[in-house]
Amino acid sequence: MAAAAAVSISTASKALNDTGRMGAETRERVKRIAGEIGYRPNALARGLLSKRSFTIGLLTNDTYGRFTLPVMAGISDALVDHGVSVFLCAIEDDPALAQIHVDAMLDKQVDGIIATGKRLDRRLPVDLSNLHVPVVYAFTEGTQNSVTFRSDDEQGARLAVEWLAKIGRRRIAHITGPEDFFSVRERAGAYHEVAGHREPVLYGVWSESWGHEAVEQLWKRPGEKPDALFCGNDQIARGAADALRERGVKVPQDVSVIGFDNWEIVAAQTRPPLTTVDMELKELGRQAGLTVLALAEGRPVEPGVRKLPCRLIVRQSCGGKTSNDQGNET
Amino acid sequence: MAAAAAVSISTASKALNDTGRMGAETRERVKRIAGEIGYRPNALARGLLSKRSFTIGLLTNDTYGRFTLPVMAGISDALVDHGVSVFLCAIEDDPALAQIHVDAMLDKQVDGIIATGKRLDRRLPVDLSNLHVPVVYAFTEGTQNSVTFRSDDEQGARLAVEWLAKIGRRRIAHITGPEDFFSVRERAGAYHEVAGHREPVLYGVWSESWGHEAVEQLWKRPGEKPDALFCGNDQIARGAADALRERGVKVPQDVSVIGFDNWEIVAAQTRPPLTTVDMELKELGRQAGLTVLALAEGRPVEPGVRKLPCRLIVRQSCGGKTSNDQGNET
DNA sequence: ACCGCATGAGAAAACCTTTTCTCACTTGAC
DNA sequence: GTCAAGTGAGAAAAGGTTTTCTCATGCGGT
Repeated sequence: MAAAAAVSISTASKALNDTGRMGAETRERVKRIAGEIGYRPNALARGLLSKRSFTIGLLTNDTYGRFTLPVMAGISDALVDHGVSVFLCAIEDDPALAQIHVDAMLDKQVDGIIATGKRLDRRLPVDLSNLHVPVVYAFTEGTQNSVTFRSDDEQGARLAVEWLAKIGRRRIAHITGPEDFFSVRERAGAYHEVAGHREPVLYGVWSESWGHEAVEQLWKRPGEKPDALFCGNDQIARGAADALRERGVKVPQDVSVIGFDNWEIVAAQTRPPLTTVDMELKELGRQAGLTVLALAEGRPVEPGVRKLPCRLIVRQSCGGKTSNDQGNET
Repeated sequence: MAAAAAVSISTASKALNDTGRMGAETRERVKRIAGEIGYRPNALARGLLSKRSFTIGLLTNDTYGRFTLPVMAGISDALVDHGVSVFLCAIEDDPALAQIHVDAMLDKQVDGIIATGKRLDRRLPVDLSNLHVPVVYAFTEGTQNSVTFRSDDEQGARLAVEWLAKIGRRRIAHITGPEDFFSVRERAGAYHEVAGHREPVLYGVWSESWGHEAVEQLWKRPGEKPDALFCGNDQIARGAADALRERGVKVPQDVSVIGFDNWEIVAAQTRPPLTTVDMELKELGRQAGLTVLALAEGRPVEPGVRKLPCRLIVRQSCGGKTSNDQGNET
């Protein structure tokens, strides 16, 4: 305690917090000594009094971290300046485990909770709607009157298809994931809006082998082949690009391939590296973090769903612009 | 506070903690009422007194989460039963950011810190050696007299090469990462011990394209070709498998390919799915978690480096055993 | 009938801060 | 010279819990 080192007891607090009345030289002296002995206030004691623990919880059911990590990075990035630390709780779609983690967080008096997942149209297996701390949803389905952040998949899909159109592609096919995913339907909708209904939409699963197989199907059909493939994610795009190469179809000269997600380890390792759509999950996390902080501080936040725009990452799989790898700053 | 609801003040504490003297029926009543009103003790107040926050910090410089996530899962898995929550702090090799996070964790009175990274032979950019809380290192270089957990890469490499030998391969080449990685040298050493020096070791980088290129180099050489490739990680193995397929070399009939890391998104998507070595990072995390807890509770722990054994994951890229995908339980 | 002891339960201190209240002293004004 | 106002700094309470201490009651033993 700085008090012992310096002179008084509660004066130290006032000195360090620049509150209360006191002589300038006293304040200086306390600050100096505190610095010298490396005094740091106990956040537990402080939190006990202020009802703010400067701690939030991040709840996720995305074991793999595919979506959670960028979101987490954004949250941490936004909140570290405010002295807020983040509890990461990975619940594996296990309601009991989820409840344990939520209880542990509440016991520790978190200032708020951010719920995140791997799918926009699914809920976490735990009810967060009547907690006495604010809850923000990020990349997962929220409850009535909650604040939810999500990517604008429609806009992202439009970005992709418009890019293909802009570089001169006319027969754009869409190979994507399971139709029961909301984001799949949204992306397919935007695709139809921009590209029309000339080419089919192939629904499948989120894997390279489906991308591979879909290309087989398309090229086995009689008639003109597509000159571009808009793929539902980077894994499908990679499978498709591989299948095209094996058929002797040149990417991007003969066919443009575009992905979705900008999952670096897939997109950047594909031959050629994938042009793709980035969902800006880090920015999403940043905004979710700032929002939960605002709520914790009692500032009003309008409830509702906030769609954040996606961004096109141009690499080499589409041709067009000859730049080789802009947007590689992550 | 349960006190108001029930009858007394500090008696409640004793009732709920099964300490102190009191009538059995009083104890029961307090417990029942506490349950009814959903009372949960404030961990901040409890921590203030007990000097235990039931909180630990996980510090990592592995932005991608490739290694950190399994380690984190293991830590959380081991500690959730003990009521311990984990602060995840991603520092991007930025010493200033690291210090901020460490200070924030210490302010919040963490019971201990686990440092983890992406490389066994590198330190985190922050000094944790003279903290007043216990520190455990996991998958990163520790300091003198610290407790460090790491994978036994030598044993893992031996596992791989012995498996290749066992299924009848004799000309085993080793394609791996940069020689300045300690784990690369260790794996190469074990490779030489088991396989002898008949085939060269090709050092390169951790990418698919290097695996691809290495195969080109090997197959361009005159003389007999290898009948097996032991690759330094799954990405290299995938690149190698792709290159072999493109050359018309059959995997696993003509050449066995084995990887390292068991990075599912790479290993399971390769054609054919990769037999590989799993570093058991989750188990590593579990042990690191239990160790930091033991230290926090004052139980003695022998300092030193603990090497944890790797495990062979058999898929289809080596042939041999015909099982298609055991070890797919993660 | 009295003393000692066991038993049940509340009072109080401690943990570390922050904040409000109080007090002593100085200074300026009348 | 007295009074009001202002200034510097310490005292005390509060926050929620655990732990130790104290006290009152009732019982058994002599």
